[in-house]
Amino acid sequence: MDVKVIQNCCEPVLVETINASEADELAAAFKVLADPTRLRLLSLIANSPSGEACACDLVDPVGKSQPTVSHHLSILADAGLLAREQRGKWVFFTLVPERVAVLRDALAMG
Amino acid sequence: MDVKVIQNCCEPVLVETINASEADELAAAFKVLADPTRLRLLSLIANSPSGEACACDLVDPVGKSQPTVSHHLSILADAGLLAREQRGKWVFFTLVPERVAVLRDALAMG
DNA sequence: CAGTCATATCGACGAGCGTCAATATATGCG
DNA sequence: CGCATATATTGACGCTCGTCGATATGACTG
Repeated sequence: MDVKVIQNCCEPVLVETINASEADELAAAFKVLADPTRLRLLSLIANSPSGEACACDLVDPVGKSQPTVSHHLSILADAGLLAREQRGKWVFFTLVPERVAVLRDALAMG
Repeated sequence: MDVKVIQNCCEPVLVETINASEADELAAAFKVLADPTRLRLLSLIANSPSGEACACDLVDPVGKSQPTVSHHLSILADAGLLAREQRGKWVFFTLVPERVAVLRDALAMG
């Protein structure tokens, strides 16, 4: 919570809540959400009645090539937002709500 | 809320919650948060005791050049996350909590 | 084992973005 | 007016990223 006193144009104020490395981490997390294709993938999976979705079912709705969808799913899984489970020939993805909650809580400044 | 039926490898599922344009909008909003410098600026302003901060006081803590800070503040203001108010020679920025809440609510999938 | 289907990886291209130095604009002061 | 200060704009550079086609890996089937 390191807090510093800095001289400004009017009067000294207390500042600094998140440091540089915390900001880097958070920014990287939000960067994962900063792509429409990834948001649609998250939405598709989150709203699937079974709570999971196979990668093969996500290519068409998203309207991107299979390699692109695979790429985005990897990014989402690496970020911890999706859990990956291989079942035979198929790969199923599930939302990780706790991880989503971390980002939601980071926006608790208002 | 347009819902479509799509044939998958196992059985038909109901999918599609956010459409392409909604995803574009949301992604653009998250893209604004996907930068460490902008996050630190938001944090500095949000945690300022007066609730506002003058641009001149944000350059040093952030450790970037004045044009860079000005650039990021413009992006945050254009995104509606910051309110801009000119007072004499200085420009003061305030957090717009309602706008932050919009993004927080978008993460209500968990 | 050969073939098929699902997924992942590779390589390349183009667009977008963060950053800075230099400069412009604008506001206040003497 | 002329100078100092605060902020915005411009132009350029380098890097990252989303996308695709081609191809590789891997898993089941007959």
